[in-house]
Amino acid sequence: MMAMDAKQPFAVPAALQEPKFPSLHAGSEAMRRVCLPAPQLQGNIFGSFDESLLARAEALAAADLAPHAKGHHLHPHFKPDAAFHAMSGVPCAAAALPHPAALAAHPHPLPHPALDGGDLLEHLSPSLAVAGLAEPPALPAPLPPPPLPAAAAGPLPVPVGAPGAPAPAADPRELEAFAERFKQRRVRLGVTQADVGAALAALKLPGVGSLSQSTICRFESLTLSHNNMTALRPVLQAWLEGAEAARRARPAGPDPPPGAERKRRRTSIAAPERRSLEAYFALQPRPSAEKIAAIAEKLDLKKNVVRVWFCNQRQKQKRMKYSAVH
DNA sequence: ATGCATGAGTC
DNA sequence: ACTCATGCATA
Repeated sequence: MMAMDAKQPFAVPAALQEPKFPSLHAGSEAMRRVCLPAPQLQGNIFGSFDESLLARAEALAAADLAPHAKGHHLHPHFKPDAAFHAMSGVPCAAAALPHPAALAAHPHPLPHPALDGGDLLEHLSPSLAVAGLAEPPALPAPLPPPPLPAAAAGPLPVPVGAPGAPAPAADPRELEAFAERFKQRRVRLGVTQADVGAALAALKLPGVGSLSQSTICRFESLTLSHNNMTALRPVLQAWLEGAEAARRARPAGPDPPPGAERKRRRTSIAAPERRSLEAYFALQPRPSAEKIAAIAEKLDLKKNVVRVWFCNQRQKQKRMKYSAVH
């Protein structure tokens, strides 16, 4: 009956990743920030159309497809945040997205998310899905700065790229390949994702405790941020090698007795509300507190729920899974 | 496998 | 109040 918070102590928060991948982290953040236009500008524009847009978004979302071909031109530019990740066609996709495969299966490199009224309509209209999809700025290099082999002192388990060695850690393809191999070998060992997560604590690696099934799953499916993937790779690799070695020693494996207690209840946002949120998100991924409050009220949701929803949406758009970038 | 949530670290 | 890494709860 020990609280699950017991794992908090050695979770791998920013403390681990910051010293490990300073440039990566700081780099992307800095870039994002530098590129950020005036927040007032967005707010202003958004604000001036606030009611009509919100209403329209909601209406469109509710109707799912409204034949209103209104040319509501929003801001010509969009937030650079979304520009950084090459995927943004999620609003409608997410709704009808049964599995992550569809996400990665996007055959075309998604264009710049210069959303406007038309874009929204496109999303909501099944027929015109390619109408206004024009690539405005065409970022040449959406990828952040180089890896930077920090010669820091410490038990750095991250194998830095040697001149002759295989791809370093920061290579997306390497990560992808490793994740796949990892899963296969894990399954071969007859170990569940949850088992792996729990077993990590036994490795006693500095700053590494146990992880949840969720995280292991996300690692295997590459649905973590690049930084996160990079940080976890050496850890999981260490476990894998150790587990395979141990298996050779003692093939017999006693089954762990299950047993747990459940508590927290997951609040679930109904489909209609979710649709509206997606519509809002397409218009403004980063609504101000006021907007959030307004949306929350319109949808009859708690403000915090709406806020968290937007946070999670943004996070989802930032995760890996850039399929057609190589 | 994924949705909603928490918490540390930042800004 | 946001980002990020993570996790509980659940489809």
